[in-house]
Amino acid sequence: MKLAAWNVNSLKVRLPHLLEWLTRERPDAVCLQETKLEDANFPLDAIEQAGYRAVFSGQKTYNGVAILARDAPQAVEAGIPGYADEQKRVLSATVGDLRLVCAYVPNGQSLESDKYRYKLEWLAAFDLWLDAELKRHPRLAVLGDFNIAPEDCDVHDPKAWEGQVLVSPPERAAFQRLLGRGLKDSFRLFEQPEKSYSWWDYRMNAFKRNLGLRIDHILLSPELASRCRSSSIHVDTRKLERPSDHAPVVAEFV
DNA sequence: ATGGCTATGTAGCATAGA
Repeated sequence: MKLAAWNVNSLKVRLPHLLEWLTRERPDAVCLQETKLEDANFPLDAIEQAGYRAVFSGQKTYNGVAILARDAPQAVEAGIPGYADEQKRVLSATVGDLRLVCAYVPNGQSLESDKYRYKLEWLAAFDLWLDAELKRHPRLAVLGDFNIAPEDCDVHDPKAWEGQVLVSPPERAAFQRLLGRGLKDSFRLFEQPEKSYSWWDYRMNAFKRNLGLRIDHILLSPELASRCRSSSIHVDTRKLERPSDHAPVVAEFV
C-alpha cells in the first residue's frame, strides 16, 4: 500500500503531471494541496479516467485540498470541527481501513505578520483536534504541506533561515507537539540521504542548486508507523516542464 | 544584491506563496 502528499500549486496547471505520476506510481491514495480551484471546476472526469475516486474542498485562487483514492473515500469531513475558517485547508476521509487527513498548514508569511499569528492559532486548533482523532482512529495518517521544516537538517542553509517563518521555534514546537501526541514523521523512520527536501524556490535556480526545505510530511499513528516500510520524496517531478515548486512525498506500507 | 519566479484574477499590475 502506498500513500502520498503533493502540493501541486494549481491543479489546473499540474493536472498532466499528476495524471502521469498516478499512472506510473499507482498510489492507493494521494492528498493534494493548493488545488486553487472551486469545486465546480474540479477535473473529476480526468481523475476518474485515471482510475481514482476523489473528494475535494476548494476555493478560487488560494488553498484547496483534495483526496484521491482507488477506493471511494468515505465519511468525508472538511475543515477542523469547531474551528471556523474560511480557508479550505483540511479534508478528512476514510479509505479502506485508514483515516486520512489532508492538510495545508498556513504559510505564515513572516513573524511580524497577522498571518503568522493565524498560523500558530491554526496549528493549536489542529493539534487539539488531531489528539481526539488519534483516539477515534488508530490507523490515522496526516498528509500534507505543513509549512514547517522540523529540524536544521531539513533546511539547506540553517544559518540563513534561522528564526524565519517555516523554521521559527514556535512553529517547530507546534510540530513537536504533534509528534508528542504519538504521530511519527514517516520520513525519519528510515535512513535518508542528506539534504533531502520537498520544496525549492522557483527563483535563483534553487532546485538545480538543491537550495530546498523539507516542509511536506506524512505523519503516522503508532499502528500505521509500525506497518510503514519506506518513505521517500519524488524529486524527479521537480525537473518537469512547468513543475510545482513542491515534490510529492510518499510512504509505503505492508 | 531583500532581488529573483510562478499562478491567479483580470486586462496592467496586485497579491500570495515559502
